[in-house]
Amino acid sequence: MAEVSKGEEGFEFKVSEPERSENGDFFTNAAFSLSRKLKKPPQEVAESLALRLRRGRYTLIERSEAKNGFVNIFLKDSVLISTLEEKISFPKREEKINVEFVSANPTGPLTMANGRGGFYGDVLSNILAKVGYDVTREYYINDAGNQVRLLGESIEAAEGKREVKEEYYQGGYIKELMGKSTEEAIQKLLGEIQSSLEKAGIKFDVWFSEEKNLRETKEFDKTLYDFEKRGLLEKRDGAVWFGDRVFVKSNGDPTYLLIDIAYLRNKLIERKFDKAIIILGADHHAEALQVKKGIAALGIEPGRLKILILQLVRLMSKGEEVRMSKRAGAFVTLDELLEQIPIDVARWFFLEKALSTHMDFDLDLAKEKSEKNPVYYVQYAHTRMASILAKSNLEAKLPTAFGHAAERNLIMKVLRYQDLIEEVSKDYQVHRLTTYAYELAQTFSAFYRDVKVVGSEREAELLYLVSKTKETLADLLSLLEISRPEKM
RNA sequence: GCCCUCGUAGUUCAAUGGACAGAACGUAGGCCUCCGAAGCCUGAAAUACAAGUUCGACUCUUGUCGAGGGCGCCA
Repeated sequence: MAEVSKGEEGFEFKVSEPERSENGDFFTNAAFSLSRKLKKPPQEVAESLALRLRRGRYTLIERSEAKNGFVNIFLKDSVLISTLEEKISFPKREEKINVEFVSANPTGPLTMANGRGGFYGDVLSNILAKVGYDVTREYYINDAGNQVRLLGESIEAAEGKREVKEEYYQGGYIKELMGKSTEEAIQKLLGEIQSSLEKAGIKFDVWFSEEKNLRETKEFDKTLYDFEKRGLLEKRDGAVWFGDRVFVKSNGDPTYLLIDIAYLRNKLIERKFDKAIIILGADHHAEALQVKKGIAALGIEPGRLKILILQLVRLMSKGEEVRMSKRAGAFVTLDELLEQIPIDVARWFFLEKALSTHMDFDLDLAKEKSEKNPVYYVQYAHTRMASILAKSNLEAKLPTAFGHAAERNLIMKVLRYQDLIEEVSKDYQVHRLTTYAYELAQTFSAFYRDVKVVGSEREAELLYLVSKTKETLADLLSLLEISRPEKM
């Protein structure tokens, strides 16, 4: 709802929702930008705007007022009530969106940090699908190249067939791979990754193999050809360069940069996705910049690529940082995490933080605090709603008016849901959903405290509010893929 | 040295450039003859520092300090 509008002469204003309900259902800051133009104090301009709103035939508005230069707008109760009746719907969208996330190398188990990106991408995909996009969830399997060779050698080193080097993977899981070929090892590790993801409730539509889907199909050659065609490549020292970056090494191998660009070209050109969203760890941000340059050079509209940088998770123990390293074998796996804390708690814990948060994670503390996780508060509100609905024998009926301010507040909150989903589908700030879920639960708790439903003269009408709230909360929790208990 | 993030109560996190910076945990206290106390109510407690832009700055700009990540013919 908070939309910026541009007026004729370049002045901007927006309509948004105030934090305090005493300041209206909506407010606008239009008077501030107008005041400069009109050379009058903001409050004076606001008063004339408010007056105009009062005089005009705006059938939705109950009243308007000017306060501190803001114009506050109060909607009619009847408007809120009739809006409540409308089903949530979104405009038709034709765009195909590819969301790539996790994409951890099949050289070891998934870590807890992979979980953060996993939950995030999973829910983001849910949201995009909810608002009507054609969404493909994709996992890139890095099953070729240097990492794979390293894995093979690491296994041989564990078997005593070669000397251990520092760059080798040394986690305990390597021992379990002894006797296997590199291909078998990758298959086994990939299988384990897939089962971890499944346990975590993170789903994928496409498992994109570098070996099968990029190398065997000659995507590199096609990409190189596109660059060559535009005169963007040069040969030097036996390698192929794009500016100051190498695309093909002197030994003939492609660099990761060429691989990444070829992969994106495959998504955006070969497979014709309108948009590619990639969730990357902060340790790959430099790569993101390079890839964007490459895409731009190919003439692909930059807006079709959206790279979301997820800050790394720092593992803490007893106030000290624990360095996580897959190679050294020091990390907490996603499986271990989910053995220690319930999945709803884990999901909430990761989903409530913005992408840009450098989060600290203390497993011991997490176990201890798991019982106090806000997710239970939200679920508890859901069970209360369920309990009220179960207790009443009446049929819910659309209200005709409100009996208590708490009813109105609850409706305002419920009505906010659709806009929120729409906004998040554009700004990708998935954590706003958990914030909203908590607020909705809080608003309901206030309603629960102030308004007795069962046995009330208006029981049927109040039931309508409760059931609508429950529907909304359940819809939200299903997007987050957090369970919606009827009883706890 | 250069680049990208981030510094908000004791702790972990919120806050489309808007009105009095919100929660949770912890902490001081209060509330169950009444739809579920996994709840409700009342306290104490924060924008790293310094300038600037703006009617208005946690938010934008610059600088300082601090934290994380990155600057390969590794991925």
